[in-house]
Amino acid sequence: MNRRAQAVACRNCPLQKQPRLRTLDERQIDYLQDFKRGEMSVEREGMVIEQGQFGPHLYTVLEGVLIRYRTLDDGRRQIVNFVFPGDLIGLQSAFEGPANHAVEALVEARLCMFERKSFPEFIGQHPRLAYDIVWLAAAEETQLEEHLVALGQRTAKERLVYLAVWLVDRAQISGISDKGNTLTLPITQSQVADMLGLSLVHTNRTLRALLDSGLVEWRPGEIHIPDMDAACEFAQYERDTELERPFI
Amino acid sequence: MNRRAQAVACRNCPLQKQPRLRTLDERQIDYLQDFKRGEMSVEREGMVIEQGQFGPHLYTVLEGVLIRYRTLDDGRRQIVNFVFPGDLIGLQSAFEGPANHAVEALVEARLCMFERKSFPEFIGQHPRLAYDIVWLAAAEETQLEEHLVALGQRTAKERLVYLAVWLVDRAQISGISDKGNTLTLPITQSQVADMLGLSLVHTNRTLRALLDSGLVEWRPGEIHIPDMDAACEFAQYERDTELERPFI
DNA sequence: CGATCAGTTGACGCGCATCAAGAGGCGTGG
DNA sequence: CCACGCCTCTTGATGCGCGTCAACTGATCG
Repeated sequence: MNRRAQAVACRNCPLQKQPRLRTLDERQIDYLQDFKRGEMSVEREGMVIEQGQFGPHLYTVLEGVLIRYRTLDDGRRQIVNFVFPGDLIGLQSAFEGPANHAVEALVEARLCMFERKSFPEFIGQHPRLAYDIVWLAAAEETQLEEHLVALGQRTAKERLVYLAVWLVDRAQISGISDKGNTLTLPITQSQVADMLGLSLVHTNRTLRALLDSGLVEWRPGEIHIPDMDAACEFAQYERDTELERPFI
Repeated sequence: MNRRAQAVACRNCPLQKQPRLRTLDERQIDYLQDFKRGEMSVEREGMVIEQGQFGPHLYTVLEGVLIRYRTLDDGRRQIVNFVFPGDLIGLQSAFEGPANHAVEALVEARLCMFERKSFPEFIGQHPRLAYDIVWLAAAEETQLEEHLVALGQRTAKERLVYLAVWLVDRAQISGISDKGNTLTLPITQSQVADMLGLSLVHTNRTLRALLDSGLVEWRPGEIHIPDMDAACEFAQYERDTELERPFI
């Protein structure tokens, strides 16, 4: 983890170019620029937030994909969500003391840093951005809700299809996957297991079964979904291909 | 569901009296009063929000307990969260079109109504309240995160203890349970099962085992936890007995 | 070139789902 | 006022989905 001298100016923020991410106007960009405290790079497997710590920053992901997870005392681990470009990290810990989860990079990532303590002021001074933050918080909640339904109600096979579809969908929204429904990302089967509440062995077997059935081709380092509609229906997942996300 | 003529004035809001709920100052109360559009009563098993609908309101619970759940096409149901006094309902659907979940009252409930379309203006005009809303959204997210850990990593017995402890804890925060660690609330075992991703039969058996072991006494209509610390440790649940929640 | 780690596959067993049926409470209508 | 239906809780029997233990492969790396 290191800080770079040369940070991208907000007006040149790569996220502004993504079609599914809502762009900001000049005034908002100026204000954000004031609020921004620099950038941070994290290498693969690097930690952005440690469980139980009390970090002074909020982050927006500029590039890369990360996981947010919680570890129990006895070593069991639950991956709570994946974090994509445009997502805000650290909202909860901004309010309720130390974070009860960790955030770790799956691939090298670049983050935009904000100061936690100027956060109330930030919300107060720019209503539209405050509104966007509430939007992001609500969206994150909706995602967790989906995961919850998957863990509570779905079988192993359904969960894996759900996760594959969801990952590809989110990747497309944040612009890191094309329309070919392929996502290149080094997720280990162990991580998949810890996300879906399955054992590693059963995850492996089920992935093989899915590969054989042709519904989802999840090979090491790459997810491909031959027929997106079929996969969505199987997992009872509803995509919204219209929706624009705000960010920062 | 019916609207009452006589709504409580915000300055007399019963929630203001709860020690664990953060009180508002005069100016904030005045502003809230402007934003408030009335009250609503729901009888037991009455619906506040229907899945797939596009309601024009946000609500704050004044009294009563509700469940928020999502039903799949094939009838499987996942209860996503319980809703207690002081909680805000409808944030997600305020942003992302129709709600993908339903909200139903467990007991007769009273709700404070706000208009969804004046929500952006509301956020813009009162920073402190905007801040509180972000706080509430973050808190809700933290709760879902806990549920996710329970569903993904815990055994049936652990899940049930977790849920019991969590319910009693939340009930105490919102002032509807005393320090005796008893919560009187008509939750069916079927609802418990749908919350925890267990079958009804197994839920029943596990509850009986817990009753026999003395860890949690969950009888129909009432939850009692003889030794809160022991139960928390078993479920690896960390209470925060200090934290004040904001509301509205 | 041993060590470590992700992926893979087999064997076995337990936790939990499913099917089934009965008991008790409560409201409703004949 | 009792009979009936419905709902919740309960308990038994059976079996499958998935966890666990264990071993082997191939890749990467110091």
